[in-house]
Amino acid sequence: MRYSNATNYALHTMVHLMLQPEDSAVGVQELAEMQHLSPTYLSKILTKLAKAGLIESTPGAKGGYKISRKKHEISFLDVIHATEGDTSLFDCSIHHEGCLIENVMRQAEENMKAELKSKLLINIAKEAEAKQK
Amino acid sequence: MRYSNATNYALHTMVHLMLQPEDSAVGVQELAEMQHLSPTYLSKILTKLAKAGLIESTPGAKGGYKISRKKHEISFLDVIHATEGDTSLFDCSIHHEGCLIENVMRQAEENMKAELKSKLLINIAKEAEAKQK
DNA sequence: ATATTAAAGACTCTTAATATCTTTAATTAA
DNA sequence: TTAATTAAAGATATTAAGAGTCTTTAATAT
Repeated sequence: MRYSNATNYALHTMVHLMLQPEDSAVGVQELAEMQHLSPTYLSKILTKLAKAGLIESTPGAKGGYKISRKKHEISFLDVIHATEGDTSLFDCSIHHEGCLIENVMRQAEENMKAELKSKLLINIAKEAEAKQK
Repeated sequence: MRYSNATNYALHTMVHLMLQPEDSAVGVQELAEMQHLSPTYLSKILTKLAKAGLIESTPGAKGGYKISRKKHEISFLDVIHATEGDTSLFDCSIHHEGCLIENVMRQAEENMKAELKSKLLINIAKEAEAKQK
């Protein structure tokens, strides 16, 4: 069981966009080159992020992607949710409800998600920026 | 991203084996019927559990599977590890080491695994037993 | 009107999970 | 020692999801 590559790319793209000057859009071309991906593939991922309201896209010349307004509220979980969907790590396919095993698994998952919700991307972006200098 | 069905079956099988009288082996036939699985398929899962030392198998007449000695030490994580392997939920395929994003993801995973390590199957088995009465 | 860029859809390729079947090896009981 | 029983192992088939490409369409700026 592993998070998809798409989630990895999405997280890195988000951090990159957070480090851009205010109101400057970045094209998929540039974002794709940075991560050695094909633009069409990354485009799929970016569209997911846009649909989740995490980034804004504008087509046409001088268009591209930029982070959505609420930059300081975006968590790891937000991004993961956008790329992975909101499926559970564990479903008991045997019992219809009240499975004791499922309860334990769900609780562990909840706690992990709570942690990932508390981790904001902006902090990683700042750390990355500081590291580079 | 989801844990495999095999993990679900493995957890339920383990709980079932824990509720058996001491030293009585259960054949794959019975275990498979209980979960509406084909014996050959469940057999694969059981072999993994056996290799991980969680259950013991004896071939031949009157053979079958029984829980290993250290019944009171077996955690959810032990079973998950047996069926899923010890892969990480997240690998940053871009950075070779010290990826800030990976660090956050790994920490969250560690915490979840710590929780699953603290949850013992024997307690679920006892709960299930009490529930039935 | 033209160039640019994102979105959407169809499609291919690869990989992992799921599952079955057959053969082999080990154990018990007659 | 033979027959019946049961797990292990290997080969193989099927399915589903992820990864990735290509083409067409729609929106925007100059």
